[in-house]
Amino acid sequence: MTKPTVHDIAKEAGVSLATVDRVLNARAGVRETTIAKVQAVIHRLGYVRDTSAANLARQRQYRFAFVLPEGPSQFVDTLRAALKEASSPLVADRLVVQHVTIPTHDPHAIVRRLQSLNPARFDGIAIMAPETPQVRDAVDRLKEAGLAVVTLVSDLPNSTRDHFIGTNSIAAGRTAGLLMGRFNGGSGEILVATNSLRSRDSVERRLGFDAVLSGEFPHLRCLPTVESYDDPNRMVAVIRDVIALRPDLVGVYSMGAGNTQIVEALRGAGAAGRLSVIAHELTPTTKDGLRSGEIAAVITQNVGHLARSALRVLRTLCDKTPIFEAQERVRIEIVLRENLP
Amino acid sequence: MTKPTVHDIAKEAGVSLATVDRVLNARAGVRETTIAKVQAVIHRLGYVRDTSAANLARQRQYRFAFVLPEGPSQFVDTLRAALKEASSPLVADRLVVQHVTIPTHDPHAIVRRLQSLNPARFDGIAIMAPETPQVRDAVDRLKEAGLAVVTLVSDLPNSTRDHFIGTNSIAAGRTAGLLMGRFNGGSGEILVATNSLRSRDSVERRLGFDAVLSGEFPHLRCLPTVESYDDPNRMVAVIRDVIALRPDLVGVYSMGAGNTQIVEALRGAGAAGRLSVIAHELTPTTKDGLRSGEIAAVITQNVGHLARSALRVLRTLCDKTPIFEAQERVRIEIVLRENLP
DNA sequence: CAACTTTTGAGGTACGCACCTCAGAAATTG
DNA sequence: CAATTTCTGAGGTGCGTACCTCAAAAGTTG
Repeated sequence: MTKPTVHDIAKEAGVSLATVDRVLNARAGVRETTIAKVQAVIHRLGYVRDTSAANLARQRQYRFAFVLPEGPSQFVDTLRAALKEASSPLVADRLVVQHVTIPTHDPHAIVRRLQSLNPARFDGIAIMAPETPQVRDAVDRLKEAGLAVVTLVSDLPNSTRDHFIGTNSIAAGRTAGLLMGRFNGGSGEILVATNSLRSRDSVERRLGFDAVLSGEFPHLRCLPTVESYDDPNRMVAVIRDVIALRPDLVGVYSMGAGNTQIVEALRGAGAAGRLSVIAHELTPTTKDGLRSGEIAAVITQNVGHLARSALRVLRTLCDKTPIFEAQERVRIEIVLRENLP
Repeated sequence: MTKPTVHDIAKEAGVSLATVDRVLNARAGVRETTIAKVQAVIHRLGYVRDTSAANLARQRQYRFAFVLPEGPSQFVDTLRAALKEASSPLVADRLVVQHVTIPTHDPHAIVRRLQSLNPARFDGIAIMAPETPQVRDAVDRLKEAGLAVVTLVSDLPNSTRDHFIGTNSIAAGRTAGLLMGRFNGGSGEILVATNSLRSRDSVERRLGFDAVLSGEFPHLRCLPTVESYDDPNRMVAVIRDVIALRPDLVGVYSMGAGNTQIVEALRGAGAAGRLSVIAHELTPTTKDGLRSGEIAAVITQNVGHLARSALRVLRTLCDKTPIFEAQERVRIEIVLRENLP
């Protein structure tokens, strides 16, 4: 009992190869009754299209654009590397990928960059961009132009994007909160820091973090969020001050970028290792922090998985085949010193 | 600039298609100098074989056997389901998979079962089996017969298997130890339980757990390992006794199967939620335990990843192409209530 | 029933590669 | 130098599918 082919179906249904082909590819010119007949046979024989043969015959090319913020960001760098790796011709066939960088904080420039992409030259696009109405509209326009669109890492919830590949920020914040609570049995204060509260991710993480902490660990008090506005010096200075002025400080939750500065400031204040530091995203800095004990835990997502998932989803969207949801769900991972990958 | 094909290479190297084919597939009958010339062109043009076209032409079939212990085990059940899902024709082409079950604790029966497999009917085998000299030898014989062999979940370190797909048990134990230490700031006693210390995994987990606890958290004292020998009643009884007799108990580390009984016993003793319970493997029981707060953390590995990785590695072993190590490394995951997948 | 439209069939070519044969060229040997 | 042996080229077929054309069959309409 070998795998059925289109020939088997044609023979079995008593029609020609051409008709089977028309049914399979939903082309016009087949009577309803014949379609039903052919599909019955397809179902009965358990025929599944050989996608590699189909792609070969069709000379299929998947032309994708990856739109990522420009540096410097260790996280984006690792993500970019993962995307490059996952789209290398050695592991993925028939892929033509273009990498596009966008300015981090200028919505209009982002929109211009997106508009400069010729939709006819792409089949799909994966985009990581801050949520603004302008960006959302630009994404919607790409979708209207017929591209498959997935958002990466941070979502654009009210856009028409097909899929979001990333983790739930509220749940990530809740996870950080639960860890912080479990790590600190006694009472004390928690410093929460980020580079910017303008990003939806930071706001949501804080939301989740606070919800768990106030609900389950009332003995821990959260200080107002400290923002660095991407200014390294400011971050170092603020943290130094907080440590000096707050003797009850037992933990630090770093929600955004700038972990290098936070670790540096803690080290400078002699507080490294004494406080429970929880940060996001596995990068060279946070890995070092875990190894040295200066960071207690890192909440992260597997960038390799993120990259491969984006590619798989874009491909299946182009193929209009069903998405294997279980495989695409990106997990919120907790990394300690002992389970560093 | 399109993707180079064998034709391009033939033209560029000034040889015929047949010669290119001989070089590519390492067939005999080509002079060394010609081989070098062709390979230089291959390298220069950046040719990569179109594996799907190649497989199509070759009528390649990957015939794999998955050898797993027979039930009842929630973990093996979820793994089996993941394997089925990952090898469904919808997601993986040219795969013919046979599932084989082996008795859990009878090495000779396992060996008989392995010997009954006709090596000529398979290209590769993934096996999860307890480590004994007999099993190791049987695996070596399959390897000698020309099969690709990977061990799954628990390794057979001194066998000739090609690859191990799973996590490092010592590191998993260390991770559990670190979590247990961080979760318990004050002093107290830790109960360590497993169904059997005869399995290498349990021994290694205990090793890692103890190393971290004694090294970094000397205020926590580990009690001797409690073994249930797969007897549910025994487990319930022992735990009940320990809880009654040990008022200083602050944590429970469950290294093996039998989490259902452990949770049940804790609940019966009114200790559920008061103790830090750390268990292994995400199953219906441990998920419920996390949700209810009766289990504080679960150390696990992503069975979906495990399954897909096993398939990928077996395939690349058959193709004799390089393995993409980064993708195949199975991570030790930490799951709390808030990051349940 | 003729004139028409819609369906269907037969057949071809192509995709990129594997694998085969056979004849002839080139290199090696005696 | 001839006789061998070793390489190489030309050509073919097949894998399962896509997509095309043209003619013939079936169905519909007035």
